[in-house]
Amino acid sequence: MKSDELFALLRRRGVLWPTAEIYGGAQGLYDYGPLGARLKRRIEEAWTTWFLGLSNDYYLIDPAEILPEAVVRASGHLENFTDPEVVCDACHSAFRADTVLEKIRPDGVDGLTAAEIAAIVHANRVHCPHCGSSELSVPPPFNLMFGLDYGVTGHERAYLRPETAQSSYLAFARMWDVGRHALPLGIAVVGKAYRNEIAPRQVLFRLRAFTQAELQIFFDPRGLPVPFDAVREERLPVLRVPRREAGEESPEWVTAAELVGKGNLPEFYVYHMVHTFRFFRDVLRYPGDRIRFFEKSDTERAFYNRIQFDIEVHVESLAGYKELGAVHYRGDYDLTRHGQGAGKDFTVTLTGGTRVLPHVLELTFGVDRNVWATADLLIAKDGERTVWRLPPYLAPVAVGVFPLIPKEHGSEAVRIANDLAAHGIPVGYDDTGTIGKRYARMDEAGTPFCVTVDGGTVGTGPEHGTVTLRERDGRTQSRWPVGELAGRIAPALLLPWPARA
RNA sequence: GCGGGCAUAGUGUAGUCUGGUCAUCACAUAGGCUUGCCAAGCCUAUAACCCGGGUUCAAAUCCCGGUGCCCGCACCA
Repeated sequence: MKSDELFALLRRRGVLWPTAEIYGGAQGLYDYGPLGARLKRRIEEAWTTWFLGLSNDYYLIDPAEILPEAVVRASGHLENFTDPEVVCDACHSAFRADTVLEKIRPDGVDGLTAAEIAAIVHANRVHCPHCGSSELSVPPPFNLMFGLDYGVTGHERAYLRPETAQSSYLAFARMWDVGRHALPLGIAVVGKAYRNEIAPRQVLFRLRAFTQAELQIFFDPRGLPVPFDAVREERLPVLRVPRREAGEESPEWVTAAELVGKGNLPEFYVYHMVHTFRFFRDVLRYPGDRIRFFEKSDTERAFYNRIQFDIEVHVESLAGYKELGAVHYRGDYDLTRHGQGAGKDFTVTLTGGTRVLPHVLELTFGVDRNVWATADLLIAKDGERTVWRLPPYLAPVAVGVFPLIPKEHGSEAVRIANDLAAHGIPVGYDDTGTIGKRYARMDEAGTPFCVTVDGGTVGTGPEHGTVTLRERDGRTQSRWPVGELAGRIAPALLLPWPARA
């Protein structure tokens, strides 16, 4: 489906809609409705269950969304958040200042103010690379963070966090003590981050307020031990830099062992690529052939990353591969910076007395983008029928309960619905329209099971006390005693765990 | 941010060029009849010209501003 069509469907069904819609909306902000809120929460829970399931030493924390200025100064976000730009007043093209001035200032323009850069531009009579005009100007730096007047006087500066990762770095010292004074130590955060994006676009793909799920794994720089043998034969779809430079868009399927051997990547890194891939393919149930690991080159990589593969998924609605997560080897950049910023030393002493500054492997996941991706990848048109093939454990409503004839079977159906709900199963009750219409509504909402109460259920014949259980994907129907329903449905709602060696 | 395009019920649309009927059609939604396990049929109801200003006897239609969306460029630390 095209983006517009998919968004119309999601809006109509109450999955999501623009924030402040009645005032005309607000760029880059969306609200989740009943279906969307549940789906998003289930995706977050699936992520948490899977990635915390990788180790007993990985923990979820829930830190504040506001960061004092000292934090973002140390992290580099205050100065590095945006590269200074030069814009052409004649043709309105914009360029990175360091690119335009690379011959004049080969060392770049870091640390210069807009006025200083403008002075260099004019002193050297720099012309627009696009149209040749000399009318270049340098706008004041635009920081992508939302600044806050913090405290009563408003003189203290604070910022909405631009990424959740910083919260984990801030927590490291405390978590070292709370934990067992051992590495590896994983700190996960699922929460909102905020960026004042210049051009929010593509619905959930460029938001000004968005939800990230990130796991920071702190490990001994001499090595992060992983049970690599358990994954060495797993094939991953990988698009590395040389292949990209040859103009290829499609990934190659290579084994984990080859990525380590010929590919020259660390075992711990590839091991986490495998589990990330399995999460997308086996938990979210995205088709494996839509997924690729996209290696970032030296120039594309964020400055703090030593190795960076984005995990990208091909979505039809946006006609291309979109980044839905990433695996970042950040080295000791973050603890070093916060050590300097806070005037502390985050070196830790391991058993045996060795002192190390931990390195960080970051697994990051965009929750909102994956809400969209589940819709894009898992909604299928089947003739007139629209079916959202969500895995049962992600479905906002697990089971729809219908009376075949509301007047005759309604009270029994309500009783059954209440009973299932009491077992912790999310239930939707519907007694309007024809039975086919109710099935269709549930298909569209991703509900995997429907239970229909009919004359047999309430009658005295052999079908007394049994109902029809209809499954979304195969449209198969089977007859079940009411008392066995919860036991039949509940196992399908359990979130998958990663296989541990 | 820049350039181009677009904006009509819940959804998709007709009408806009060429101003003039208290705005078309379908689906969806709600109620009724009928049917009774996969969006059937009939009847009824609800429901819209993005916001603000201007031109005009008259604006969904023309003009200006704003907001939002789409595409391209730039950006995505």
